[in-house]
Amino acid sequence: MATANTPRKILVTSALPYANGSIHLGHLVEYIQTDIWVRYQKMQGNIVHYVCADDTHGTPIMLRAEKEGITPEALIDGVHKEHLADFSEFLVAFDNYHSTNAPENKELSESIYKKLKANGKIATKTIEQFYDPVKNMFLPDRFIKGECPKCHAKDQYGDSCEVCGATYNPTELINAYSAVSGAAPIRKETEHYFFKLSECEQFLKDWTRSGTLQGEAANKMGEWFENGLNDWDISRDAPYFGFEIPDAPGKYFYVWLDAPIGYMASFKNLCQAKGLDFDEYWSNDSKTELYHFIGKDILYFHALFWPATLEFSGHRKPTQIFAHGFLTVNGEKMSKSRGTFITARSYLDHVKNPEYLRYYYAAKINSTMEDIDLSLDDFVARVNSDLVGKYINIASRTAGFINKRFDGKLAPSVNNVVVNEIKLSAQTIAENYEIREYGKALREIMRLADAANGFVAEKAPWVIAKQAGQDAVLQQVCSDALEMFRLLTLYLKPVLPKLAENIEKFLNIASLSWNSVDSSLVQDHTINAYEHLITRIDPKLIETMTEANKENLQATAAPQAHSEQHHAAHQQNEANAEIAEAEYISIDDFTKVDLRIAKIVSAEHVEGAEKLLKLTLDIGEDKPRQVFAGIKSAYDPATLIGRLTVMVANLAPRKMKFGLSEGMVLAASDEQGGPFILSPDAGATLGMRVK
RNA sequence: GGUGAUGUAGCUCAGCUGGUUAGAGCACAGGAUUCAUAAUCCUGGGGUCGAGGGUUCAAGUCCCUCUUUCACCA
Repeated sequence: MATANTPRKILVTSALPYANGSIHLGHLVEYIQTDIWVRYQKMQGNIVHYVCADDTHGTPIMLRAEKEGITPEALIDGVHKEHLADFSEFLVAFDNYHSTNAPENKELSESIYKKLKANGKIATKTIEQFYDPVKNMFLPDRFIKGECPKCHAKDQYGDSCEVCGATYNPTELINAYSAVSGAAPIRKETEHYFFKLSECEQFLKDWTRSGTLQGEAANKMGEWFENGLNDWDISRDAPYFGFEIPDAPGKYFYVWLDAPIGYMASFKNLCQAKGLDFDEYWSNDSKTELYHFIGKDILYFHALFWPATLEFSGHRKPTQIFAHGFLTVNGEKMSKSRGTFITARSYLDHVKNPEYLRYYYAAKINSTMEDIDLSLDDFVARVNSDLVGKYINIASRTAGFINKRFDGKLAPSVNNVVVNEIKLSAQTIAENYEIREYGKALREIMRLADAANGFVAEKAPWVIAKQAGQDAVLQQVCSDALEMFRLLTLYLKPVLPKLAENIEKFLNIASLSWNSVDSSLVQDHTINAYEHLITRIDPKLIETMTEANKENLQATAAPQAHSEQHHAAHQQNEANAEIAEAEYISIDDFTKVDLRIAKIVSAEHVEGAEKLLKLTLDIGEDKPRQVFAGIKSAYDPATLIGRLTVMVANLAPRKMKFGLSEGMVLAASDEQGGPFILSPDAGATLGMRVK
């Protein structure tokens, strides 16, 4: 723990989001995780700079701008504004949010490259690559498509097959074509620049095993050393949106070279604004601390290329890399068809309060690379129960007495067993924040909130309030409870900064920092009137949000070209899942549908309905089902009675204008004609399962 | 295909170096209470710890095989 007299100097980064898409709930895991840590460190009195930037270079940005008929600069400008607005509304408090397409980054990238070159770490090599003869550009693997050489699935990407999972070289694809122009790519030689990573092996072996990585991350890195490190291709040919390599016309830095340098550039930009000393944080002998929060998908960029780049260009290396897992929603990958691919903006539009999500994520976040699950039902239950029912309730149930009976004035001093217990946990909670075990910290805080509520229940101030001459006791009990509430607010402040601010106003106290644990609500202190500080989440909001995020897959049949770079990996992988999902369902998905042979017991017209017939269907249950079917145009009710057909028996009953519909009858139709209802072959009897 | 992770009550998760009847919150059931945003307090039911082998006096915890889910493969 930091001691009060020597504040630590810490530079913190989150991974740079790619300027090719919107921020979604998956991204936010990382920014919220980092922001909590930064806020905690600042509360401890440490000097912390939290910087980030948009990652703006590469082929996907170039092509998208072209498609939209604007310059890449205009594209990334718009995205920058959007990203920054999303982050600020989620209370992610960057000290600087910059761009990789900035003068500081150009200058730093060039100078680092020159130092690497001077240190003999740059080589050139002629390689053969696929080239789009129509578009006149070299194609990254992800922009070449064709038939999988193993399973012969069509339209697979140049590096791996989404259907059978095989990985291969783009040269192995059958009938390859360019995803950009559709033309058959030709092979063409080109000179590329390489960073001689192979010469950095010993340095990296030591570095990755020196406590800079989580255990499982270090294990993962181990596999790279088993086969020996290859040199890293750091150049791309024009046309490319990025920085041109000095003395190499037509050659550009690969986006992954200048992206992490973007951390430095953003900080340099901050230094200029605030008069900070850049070298104090980045020189080889820096005494400051540097931490990168990243997703597990981009571990090797940060644990291999990046430290090697820093080492051989004469800079300090990261103190530690903190990799986290991915987000699943309701236990599965985020999905557009299920409406769980939720953007930051959509959450803000529907649920509004960002602190609910911050709290829920914090309750799940730990120091490992395990994935975390956003279970939407659990989200509602947990936030309502923990934040409203337990925590806020402490103030809500005691402040009234203080305001009404004592004009807001608290007891002269505060001291009891539970307050002391809560104070004693400060160290444990701080340690858990420090090591990014937020879930553990919050569990402890909620345990203390339970203790506070137990204290109030035991003292029963509502009973004391009715006893004559017990005013001082009543005042004491409620003051004690509010002191507990103050301490819990302090502990929760890194997670819930806005709520904490409102509570500071309510309690009429100065901004809480970690050493506020040692003080307490003092003599003759007067609080303000209590107003509701937070409202419960209405589960309907969640439903509306997922409905609003559901996308019709047919409407988006043409998937976007995949990114060659991995900042956008979250989106990439979700998009992949989407493709597979559109083409196949699992047998489990199918068996969820309970199809039954049904006998049409009666059929009649529905007064006032243009398309509907009211059917009564017998599937062998006690009572026949009432179903409204849109088949009036094709069938005379009289001819239907007595027929067997197929119905979906476990469709959720739906209230319609004309009554309750308890199932669905299957029928075929298209523009040519229909609907045509189905009939089973002779032998099928009512109630039989169709499978 | 290879590699690293992962699978514990209905749900979300704790379980450190193997050691008494496997824990918490939510949900559920019963009781108490009414200060509080139907919040709170007490009590209770509920798990063959992914599957199968093995090591050990003793395994959720170690080893092997299989399997689920996630990620990475320059």
